[in-house]
Amino acid sequence: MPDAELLRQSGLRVTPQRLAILEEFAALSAGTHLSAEDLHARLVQQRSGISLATTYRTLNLLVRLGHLREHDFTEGHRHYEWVRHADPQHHHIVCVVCLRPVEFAESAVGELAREVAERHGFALSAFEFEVRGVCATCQG
Amino acid sequence: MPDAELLRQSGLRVTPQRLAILEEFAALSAGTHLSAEDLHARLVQQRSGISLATTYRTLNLLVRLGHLREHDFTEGHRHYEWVRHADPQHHHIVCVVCLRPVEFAESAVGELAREVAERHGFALSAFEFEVRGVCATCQG
DNA sequence: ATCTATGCAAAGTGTTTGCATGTTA
DNA sequence: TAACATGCAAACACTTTGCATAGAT
Repeated sequence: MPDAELLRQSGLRVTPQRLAILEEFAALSAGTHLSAEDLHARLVQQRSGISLATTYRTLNLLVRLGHLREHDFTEGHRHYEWVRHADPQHHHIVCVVCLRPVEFAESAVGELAREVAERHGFALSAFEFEVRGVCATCQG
Repeated sequence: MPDAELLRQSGLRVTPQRLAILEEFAALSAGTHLSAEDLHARLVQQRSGISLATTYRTLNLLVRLGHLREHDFTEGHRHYEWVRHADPQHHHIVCVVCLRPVEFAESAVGELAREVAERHGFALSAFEFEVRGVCATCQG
């Protein structure tokens, strides 16, 4: 779906700032995480005029619309990742030393989530599995 | 282990503020989550003179020492939970409407974490499984 | 023409820190 | 008494918001 179409379908107006953000995420390799500041810096670098406030507002919109997944690795700021509905959901193993997140797929996690939600009478809307440890490099 | 002992073993000085915090967590039922503000309010209510700054400092110390687990439910503030090493680790299913966290045990999660860490050459230090959805009450 | 989005700067949150003072070992 | 912990207030980082202006439909 073209970016403009995605916006219209959600009842949002098509603006250069929003298009720039969508393009930026589309250009990223799957599963890349970006903070609001990261994203803003990239956009400015590419001469897309956009304020930090609009960056935040748009990120929040896209999260509510389900196009972005919000992560919190407890580093003091949130990370955003584009949701590719076709892809299987992946999870993260984060190095506690270098803070680099490595992603992995594990379908068992999804099954577990569905089971648990059902058992507690919840209507499942999201789940996340996060592992922390010291990566091979940092163990050196 | 008595609270004072726990502090000494970690090379920390025994102060009334730290003891008050340890007692507070000991009094909580297993798996209760507290924010720094929550904890501070409780202590003040019980006439334990303590500042918010010291509350934060002590929470951070206890996290580093592995006595507290830090959670981030993306509500804008962190939650802390006392680690009872004897208990099996539990996880959370959080209602996206009322934000109430319900905990559950699921040993399969721990096995999965160990597998994943090994597969990626990580030395496992922690893991967390979080499920979000709408609870039975809020579905009403 | 109307309604929405943007930019700016200011306000908000939760959390951390510098420094003088009080406390522990 | 030497090292460490505390309180206070100021500083912080990230995020949100009010309002006037610019832009989309």
